[in-house]
Amino acid sequence: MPSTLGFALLGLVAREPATGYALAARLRDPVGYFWTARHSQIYPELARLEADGLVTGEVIDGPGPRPTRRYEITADGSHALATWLTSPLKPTPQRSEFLLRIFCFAQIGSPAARALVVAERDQHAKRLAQYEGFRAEYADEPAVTEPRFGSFAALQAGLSYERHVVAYCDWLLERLPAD
Amino acid sequence: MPSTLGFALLGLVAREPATGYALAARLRDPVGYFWTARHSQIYPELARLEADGLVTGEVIDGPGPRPTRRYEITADGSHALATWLTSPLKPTPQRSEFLLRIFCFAQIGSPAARALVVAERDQHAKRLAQYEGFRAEYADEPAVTEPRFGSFAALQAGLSYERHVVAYCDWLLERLPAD
DNA sequence: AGGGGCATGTAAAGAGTTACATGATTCT
DNA sequence: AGAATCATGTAACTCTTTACATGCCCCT
Repeated sequence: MPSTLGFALLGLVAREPATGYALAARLRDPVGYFWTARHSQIYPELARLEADGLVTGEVIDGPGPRPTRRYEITADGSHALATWLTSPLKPTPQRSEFLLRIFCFAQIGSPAARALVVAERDQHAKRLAQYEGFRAEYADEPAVTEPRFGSFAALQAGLSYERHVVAYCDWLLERLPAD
Repeated sequence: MPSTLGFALLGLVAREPATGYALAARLRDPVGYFWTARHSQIYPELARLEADGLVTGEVIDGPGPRPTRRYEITADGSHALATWLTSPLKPTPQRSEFLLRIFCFAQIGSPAARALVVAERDQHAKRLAQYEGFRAEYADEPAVTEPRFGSFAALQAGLSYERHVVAYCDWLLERLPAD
């Protein structure tokens, strides 16, 4: 059985055929999506998926200097994806180095803590603005029946998450004495 | 330099000396805290911290059947922790298998998707209730100057996060047709 | 008598990051 | 001329999970 990354790739390839490079670009940072991976992890995983018959690779000419491989999902791949999607889900462990540091607040000292929180807030505010830009591209909310609904729902999760982080940073900043 | 887990342990031991077992219990699930690890990762890491002179271990009698080691932070450890706390923070990659599945919504089918979302909501509602219980233990909000502020602030993050997830699941459920 | 908590470790496998390696095309 | 993008791979290392291993004490 493929790893979670394998299913992430399968899910992307199920929407439309893609090259390893395109998938790597998609998973480079978590923009509008909730899994990240580097190309060094992706290429071997695609090879494994192909060896398992879940995708087929076909060499095509690309815009780049060398031929590239476009992967398509197979019937077996669709089936494996569907099975995984309805299998029991165990919670993904949530780790946050930021909150680890907040937890150690007593050891930091207020000015440094403020800097930490401001930096975190900036980063998430930037991400939020980016998501809001994506949201603006939807003229109206896609219905559940449309294929775009999945992307839209994931985007909504991103918006909600970033808003929560920014609001939490503001909550902290209200309590931290200004310099 | 210790790993992030090393600093997490250092941060806990800085508050009060603890045994490996107690630290493992604390990091077993992310309740009120934002890093998890198993005992198989913790014991070797504690040994490394001791070898680096960041903690000292002392054999004591415990409630258990065999003697246990209580670790205390050293001056070097405090210094290493303080340095880490103010070092530049890079974003922890956020991964969520749940959102990965939501993203693949078109491949699931509504009844299965509903089940998935309901299960996720239940889990997070349960966690939220637990956090609200912890929150109720604080008679009033600790001031920034109090040592408890770090724990309280981390708990606040947990409350905010779980509320966001539950609200997001409700947002989804409003859109998913009932069976 | 059996199950759960106390208590600490090692081993092996899997997942993820960083670095090494190559080289053409396109834009500024 | 130099930088960015296209394009794919391997190698080494670190981090995390799962499984193996042991054994006493307390509660029901």
